[in-house]
Amino acid sequence: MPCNRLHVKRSSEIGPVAPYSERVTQQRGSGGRPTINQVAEAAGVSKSTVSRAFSRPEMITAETVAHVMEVATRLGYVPNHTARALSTGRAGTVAIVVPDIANPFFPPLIRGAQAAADQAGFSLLLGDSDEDPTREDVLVGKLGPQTDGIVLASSRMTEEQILAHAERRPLVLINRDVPGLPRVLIDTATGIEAAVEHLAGLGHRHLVYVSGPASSWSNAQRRHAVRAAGRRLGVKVTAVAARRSTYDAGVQRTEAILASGASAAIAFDDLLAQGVLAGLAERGMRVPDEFSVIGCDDVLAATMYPPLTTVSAHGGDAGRAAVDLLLSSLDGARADVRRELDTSLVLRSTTAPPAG
Amino acid sequence: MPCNRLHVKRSSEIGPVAPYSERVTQQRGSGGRPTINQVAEAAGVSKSTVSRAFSRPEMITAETVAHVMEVATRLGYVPNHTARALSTGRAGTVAIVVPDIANPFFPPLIRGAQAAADQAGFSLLLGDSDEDPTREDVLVGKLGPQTDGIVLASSRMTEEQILAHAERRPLVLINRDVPGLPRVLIDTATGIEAAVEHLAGLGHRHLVYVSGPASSWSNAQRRHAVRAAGRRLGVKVTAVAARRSTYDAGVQRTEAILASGASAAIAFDDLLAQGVLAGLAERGMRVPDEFSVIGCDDVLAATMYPPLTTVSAHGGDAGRAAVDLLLSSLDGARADVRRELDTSLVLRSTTAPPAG
DNA sequence: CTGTTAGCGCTTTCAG
DNA sequence: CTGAAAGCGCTAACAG
Repeated sequence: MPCNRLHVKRSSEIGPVAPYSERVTQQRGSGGRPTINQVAEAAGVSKSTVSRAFSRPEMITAETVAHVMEVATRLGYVPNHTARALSTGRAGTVAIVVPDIANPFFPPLIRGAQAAADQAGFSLLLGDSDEDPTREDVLVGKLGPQTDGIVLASSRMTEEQILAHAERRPLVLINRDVPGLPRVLIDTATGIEAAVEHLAGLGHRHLVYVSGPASSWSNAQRRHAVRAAGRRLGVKVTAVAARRSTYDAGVQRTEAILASGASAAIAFDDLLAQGVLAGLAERGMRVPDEFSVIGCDDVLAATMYPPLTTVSAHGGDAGRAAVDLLLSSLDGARADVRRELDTSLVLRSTTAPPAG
Repeated sequence: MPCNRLHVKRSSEIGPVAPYSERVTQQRGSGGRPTINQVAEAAGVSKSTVSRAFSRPEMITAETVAHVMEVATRLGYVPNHTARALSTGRAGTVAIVVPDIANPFFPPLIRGAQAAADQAGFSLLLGDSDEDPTREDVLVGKLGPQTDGIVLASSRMTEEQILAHAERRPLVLINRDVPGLPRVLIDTATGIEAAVEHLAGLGHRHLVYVSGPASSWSNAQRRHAVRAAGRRLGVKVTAVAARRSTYDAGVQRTEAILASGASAAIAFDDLLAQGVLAGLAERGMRVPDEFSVIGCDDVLAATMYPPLTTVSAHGGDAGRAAVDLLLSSLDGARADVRRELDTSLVLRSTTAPPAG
């Protein structure tokens, strides 16, 4: 049934073209792409109908939708994101800002965030604060207004600064525990406990925790977890401080680690663990036969030799969870959600029973 | 001289407020932020003046600018990015899409791109194609319309697909050599040559090139460079193919590498090199005393033990260069720029004269 | 130098 | 179910 119930306007079919082409409507920034108006005219319907065909097809006849779509694709029409954003007040983007993209902890996280955003039809803006609280503040201030929400991963800002931004935009934190704000925390405690238990089970009675940046929330959490588990299992734990989380810092602290008399070490993160491994090797200590090492985050672990036993953080899950949380709270009020993600110990080749 | 030459409108100062507050203009999506109108009214100037104070201050009196700014900050006004974008036709963002953020080659590159964009007042949209040409195509199609331009890093799309997108938006390629399109190529050839020279200088007469993905442009370039340099320097080169660029692939191909009889290896990239190192260690071969290994890209190198001698790609520079190129070509025509970035050999600890 | 007046392209009441 | 009209917040001629 060839039912063409669409009334077609033929107004511009005959008249002279010259007079109109004279004032070739400036075309300011339209990028040459066809607009909703052109589709409407070509399809013989109104703007509204075309708009609805794209945004709420259920509101109009299936036939109409089909026809509009047909014309639209023929013309190569694609809804203008910006115009839609201005009209609806929704940017269709979320931003994620991290202290340092090059830090291997973040890429998987960003990847998860991007996947979650993409899946929900959102785009992902990326910001790198370069570990600088001030830059981060500025960056968030700049990104905020052009997004529907922001996720701050391992923010270096003060709680005040964070709260100020949360006032303006939906905001979710990753690895930063600010009460009142939605946050996803990677609970390394569970994995750390498993690590200590693993070591204790192997027979170790004394281990050292190689701590990371003093100002790091994660570091505090991990140190505490090691201590608690050690106490519970009757394993002595000594702390050796490595200010920065770098390979070199790990190498340098090896001396102190060995001096403690412990037979195993749990490092703040994989980078540090790798440094410790190198430091140990330099001194001719064989791992894991003479000394055991466990890392944290599982970012380097799989590509090292020997493969590092470590606590896996599932960064991708965190990124995904954060974006999902953000998206779900877009129209709702600021929820005080505190989502903890478990971690697990991944056994590889750097642990064994203590020597002797 | 207290010259207040600003004529202030006092119209709304006395009249009753109730009747107006009744129709609290829907506020659709304004996010509650003050608009240019409110600033204009509060400052006793017109919209245009406020607009100019922000976009082209040089067009108006310094005094006026100061006054507008004062009022604006007092009201907490921030120009609406979206509205500006719609009006000017410039999104103020550029996108970068990579095959896999988690691949350590890309983070530095993204970092450079983000820095360059940020510096120019642009924001960076990030896309991850997950190594899938189809996803990449869709992603670019989605990101394109909401950006002023796109940089495609190590694109997996066909030349046709790339060209199609380049038709719609300014586009610059990284590590993909499509004539007619602006592109920045990391010329690993220079670094590779230096590597072969280094090895030859050390006394090696036979080396193997551990090749990466067959479809990779970079792989072809590197293999060719090794061959050419070898020929020039009288060094025999054997190729051993590792299909994928992974640690495991490197481990697995060690057998073949050793079987070739060579005394050194240059791997397609660091990941592969690391695998080779591990494979060598498994077989009790000491590096660099018994066998030399050189990687490529310098992404893992600094955090490995032993520290890997490698060809540094300067990914950050590439990202930055690509964005700069993109930004500079925003209003100009599509330029056929082909920018090659040199690489250099970074000497660390995995090379030495051949044994015996 | 500043104000007026039109839009940018789309969504959304409000009528029919 | 569809159309007409009124904006979203800002910029850009065009006058003054």
